Amino acid sequence: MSFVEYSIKVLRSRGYKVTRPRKQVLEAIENAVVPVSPYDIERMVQQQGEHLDPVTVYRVINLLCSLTLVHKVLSRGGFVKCDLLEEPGCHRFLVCRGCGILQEFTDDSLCRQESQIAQRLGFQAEHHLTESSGLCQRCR
Amino acid sequence: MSFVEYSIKVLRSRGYKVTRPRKQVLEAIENAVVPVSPYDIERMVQQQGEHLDPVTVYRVINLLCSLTLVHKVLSRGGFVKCDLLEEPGCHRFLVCRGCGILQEFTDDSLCRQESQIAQRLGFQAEHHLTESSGLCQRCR
DNA sequence: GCCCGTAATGCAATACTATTGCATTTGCTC
DNA sequence: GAGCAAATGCAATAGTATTGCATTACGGGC
Repeated sequence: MSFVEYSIKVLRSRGYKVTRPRKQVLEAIENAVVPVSPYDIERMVQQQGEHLDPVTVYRVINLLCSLTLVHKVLSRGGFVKCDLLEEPGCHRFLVCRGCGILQEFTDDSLCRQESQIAQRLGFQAEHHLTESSGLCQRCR
Repeated sequence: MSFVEYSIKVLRSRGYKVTRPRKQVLEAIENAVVPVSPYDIERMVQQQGEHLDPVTVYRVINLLCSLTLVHKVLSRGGFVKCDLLEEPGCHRFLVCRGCGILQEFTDDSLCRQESQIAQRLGFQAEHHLTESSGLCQRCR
């Protein structure tokens, strides 16, 4: 099942409507290979000859992020589709500083280790955000 | 040695001038307990009856970040002073979702483990960014 | 302590990112 | 197909960030 199909299934199952703008945003993000901004998405949709309000893009993206169908890449300031749709745990990124390409992964032992460190420092960790930067195979 | 004193020493030793705006920014950041934006810093300085251009704040902060005297907390969108000034390695954060307070730490084994995972996925990792969120002792 | 050159700042303009309120439209249920 | 709530479009606005250029001021050398 494609990213768009899976996302639509999730939207329906949670009682959210499947609207034209939501499908437009999902398709744009599915086609993106590097993180894109809401305004990038607006442009992508316009280039298909269609119309879409950036405010709506923001609202759709917020929804998709809250459902973890889409992630914000903080170190890049853009949004990408989730590549680990049904995998539990914290989703983390490797980011290539050359081409900007991403690799998503999870790792339980990393989570455990980080939570332990947090505990030693008086924190109760709930979520671990990681964005490691470096070079991908191609850029090396 | 205080954060401001240490930072001034680093600036001088790298050939950067120690100017009034730079000292103003350093003092504002030293006093902040949660991440602050460049415009927050401008306001803090103004409340001392002094003047400071936000563009200058951006430039000073960029410099301080490049010297790792200051860090940007991506999940909060603000800047904090580095609490581990002379410690090598990747500086990571625990962020309390209640009060916004931070705890900075480093951990070599975390770095090794993450670099190993990256390698398995074809990446050569150079830097690891982590911001774990949860609750601090007080907020629990 | 003063002069000088260069680095740094102030100012103006501008672009990008993000949020809110309200009127209107549109999915979806019955 | 009608009706209702959810979602969208539009307008306004706030916050974040960058660039170019004229002017200022730091600190090295005398």
